[in-house]
Amino acid sequence: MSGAELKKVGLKVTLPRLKILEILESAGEDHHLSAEDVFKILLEQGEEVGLATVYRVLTQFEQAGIVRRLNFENNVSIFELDTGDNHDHIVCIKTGRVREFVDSVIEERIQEISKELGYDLSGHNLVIYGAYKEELDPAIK
Amino acid sequence: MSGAELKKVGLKVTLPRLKILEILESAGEDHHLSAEDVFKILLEQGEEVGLATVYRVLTQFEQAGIVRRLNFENNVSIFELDTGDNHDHIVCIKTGRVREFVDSVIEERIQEISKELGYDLSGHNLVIYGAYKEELDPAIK
DNA sequence: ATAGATGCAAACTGTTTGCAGCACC
DNA sequence: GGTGCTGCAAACAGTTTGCATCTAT
Repeated sequence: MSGAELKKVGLKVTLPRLKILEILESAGEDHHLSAEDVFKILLEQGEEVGLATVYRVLTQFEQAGIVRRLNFENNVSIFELDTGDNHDHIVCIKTGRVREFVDSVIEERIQEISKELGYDLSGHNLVIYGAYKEELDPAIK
Repeated sequence: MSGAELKKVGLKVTLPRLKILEILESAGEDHHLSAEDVFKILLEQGEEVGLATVYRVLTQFEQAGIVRRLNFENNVSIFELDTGDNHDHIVCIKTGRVREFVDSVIEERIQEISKELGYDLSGHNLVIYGAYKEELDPAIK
């Protein structure tokens, strides 16, 4: 993902946008960032970017299909790069850590259900909540 | 659901609480109400109940297991009576109308997934988005 | 040169909280 | 008579917007 990606969707290539893209990329699978999180990271990096800009840029990215916006508990929006794999999320109720997974059975069933009920499927949002049993694989923590 | 239900969970039987219960009950399957919605209905009924009380009561109901709180898009909380059937929701992206459904395949798969990934399942949240094709059953509209 | 992007502050929305008064056992 | 409940207003968090300035093209 680079400046070219931005141009392609009609957005000027500016420093805030590049920085935010970079942050989202380096966050990786396990880090799901709120706008405030992104803002704080920018500050840590010494960038002079306003919080409003972060929101504006993330919203533009969302509309451009670069980013997915997730609504978790507590009415906070979480942003992640849209990798197109249409994954879902499972979050640990103790640590708040978010993990991704893809499940074709659920994917398929959702398509069937929307069809059965007479809807033209446009998307879905699935979050599973549970306590992570660390013993199973301490490496992931 | 009556005053007895309230006492059982340690809440005093008061007019605001009874009214709010009543509103949730009469709302039925298809009406998913935000705190603001409930508040407006109270006003229409001529009740002198504060919005803060609505939030407080709904939160208490949630903790008592009487009510489920759902986080839909737009970071708005939606409240519905907890019937215990653990259903999910499909919402029409044109009208915003919410419909419930229960699907055992998905239910089962969620249990398997959380187990596979090493989580102690505590709950989940699934919302499907789609455009409702009215022709199929205009009656439901 | 100009349309678009930014930073700042102010506005807004949904929700929570502090407090004084009221209601109930 | 004390514990719990209420209404009001103020506080709060997350997000959006208006505007003057700046910048990529």
